[in-house]
Amino acid sequence: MNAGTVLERINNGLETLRRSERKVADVVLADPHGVVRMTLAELAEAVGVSQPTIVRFANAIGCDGFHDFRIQLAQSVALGIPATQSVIEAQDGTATLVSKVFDFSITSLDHVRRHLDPDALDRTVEAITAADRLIFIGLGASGIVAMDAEQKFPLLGVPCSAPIDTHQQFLAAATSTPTTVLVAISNTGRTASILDTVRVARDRGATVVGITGGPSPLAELSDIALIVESLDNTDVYTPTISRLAQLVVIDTIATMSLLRRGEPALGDVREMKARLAQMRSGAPYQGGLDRREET
Amino acid sequence: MNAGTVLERINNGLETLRRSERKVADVVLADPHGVVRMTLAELAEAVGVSQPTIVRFANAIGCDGFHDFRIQLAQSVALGIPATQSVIEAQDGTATLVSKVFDFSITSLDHVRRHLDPDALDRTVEAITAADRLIFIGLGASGIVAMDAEQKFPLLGVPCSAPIDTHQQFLAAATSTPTTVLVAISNTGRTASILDTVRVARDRGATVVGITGGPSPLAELSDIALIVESLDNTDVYTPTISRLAQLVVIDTIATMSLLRRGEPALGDVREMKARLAQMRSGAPYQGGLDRREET
DNA sequence: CTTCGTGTTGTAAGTTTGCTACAAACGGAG
DNA sequence: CTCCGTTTGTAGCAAACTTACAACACGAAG
Repeated sequence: MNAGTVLERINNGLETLRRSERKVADVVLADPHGVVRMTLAELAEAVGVSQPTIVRFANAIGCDGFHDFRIQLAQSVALGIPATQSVIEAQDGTATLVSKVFDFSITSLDHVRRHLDPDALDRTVEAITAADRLIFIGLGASGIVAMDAEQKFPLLGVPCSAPIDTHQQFLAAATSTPTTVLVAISNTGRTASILDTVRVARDRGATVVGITGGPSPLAELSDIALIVESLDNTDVYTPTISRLAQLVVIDTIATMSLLRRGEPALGDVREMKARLAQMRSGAPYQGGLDRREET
Repeated sequence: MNAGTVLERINNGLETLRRSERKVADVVLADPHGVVRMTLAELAEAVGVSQPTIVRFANAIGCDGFHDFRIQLAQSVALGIPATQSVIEAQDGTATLVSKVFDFSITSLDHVRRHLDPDALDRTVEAITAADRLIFIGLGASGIVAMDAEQKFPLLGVPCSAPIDTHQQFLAAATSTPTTVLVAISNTGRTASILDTVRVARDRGATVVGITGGPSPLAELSDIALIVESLDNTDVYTPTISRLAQLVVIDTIATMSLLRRGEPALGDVREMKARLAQMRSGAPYQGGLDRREET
């Protein structure tokens, strides 16, 4: 009950509310932005109930009085209305649509931020720090994430690949060793070819990190399971938001690994950044340093 | 002055504040999370000034009284502490580090959400709707974004490519026509080879959409400039956050374009999603439908 | 060095807001 | 139909926020 943002909690607890409290919930859900600016008396007036009912409502959904409720609601609203409560409609104007798509992304990241397991992260970083070879695999949107990782992790000074097609992925896994870390990315965690590849890597003794959206075969098969739970996007129009959170998780792992390596690695990064800036505008076909970093 | 979140505004306005008000600002910046839970009297006590000074401070930074200040601060804090005000340190624990990296990402997205030009988006969608060929180009991190777009836009039923290396990009631009839309992605907007490629496309009469981090040569050269301004990440440790916002902008454009196409295209999407789900766990090597969507 | 004036800060009173104890109304069970 | 538990509203109170005003500090000019 006390998990998630207020808006989520209101939704979850709808059934447990009394009749008048439910009327309050309806008004709040209908226009959260507006309610933030209301005073207790105004909200009572708008809903058509007495002031204490509002207070009781606030307590019922896990807030400590109206004050606390208002602040928590403001925070919810700042993140945006989550995808679970707002649907993209054909008649939405540009501004509305921008809000909705960004809101989905931001609330999704917020959700992951709250639910990510720090311990699993620690173990992942430890494994990566000990590794002498990194392989990232994924298909479709998750393949994009794997490629992103391939741009980041070479900075650690460890050979790093992100084979694109299923055969290449299988091949890489089949040549892995006990000092290899294979990071498998799959939101569903049920993609057959990914699971096959992971099994091979495990047979070879490699350490498998599974980045997935929830409990799944991939999570079971992995030595370390990183659950990156994005909110349901059942809607057809809703774009793929799972990769965003996955990307940020990759960012986090990369940053932690870099910090773990300490000063020498950081020096490399600084030098790389400087050289890249130079090359970018200067001589584009020079070879040598390529890839990586914002362009 | 009245732009951005409270925390940004406090930072910007530091110089214009009176001495005691500045003491307030220091306390707020030092522990925004804590201040959110404080009452006016408590904050006055903590800072060591009188209550009216707090109120004046709130007004000075563009809030309407202490009430409003507290709500706005709560919203700022909900999004996280922006990268401009918090630095990743070597001694950060895992939990802190996760917060920081996610905060950077979320505040960056929030910033873009506020500053994105809806009009430019509209024109982009219009151009894409009219196009019979789409080309996405980018290098490094922006190349990842281009590839992501390549996974999304085929749903519109328009031939779509995202050449990876500079030669292929140049070639694609050189064969473009007036009905081609070239989307060039570059955070700096100064990468030489991208600019060359864009010039060729323009010579050929193609419509050029430039996605870039601010005023830049690319923005100048583009028919439509989409400014996706990510907050400065001067820090070495700070991971690349520009691509996140770029990805969400691509999402937005894709969603808008799909809506614009209307029901037939949406039907295709639904069917595609269904078939993909089937294929994923079933027969991985079947060919036909491939790529795209969360895996 | 003094005096005056502007600008800054604190004191105190006033007003609004949110909280809580209690009473009335409602609804179901016996 | 009556009783009892639950739900809702009324009224008074305490706390919080705001504002008017007075005192103070600081700098400039004489």
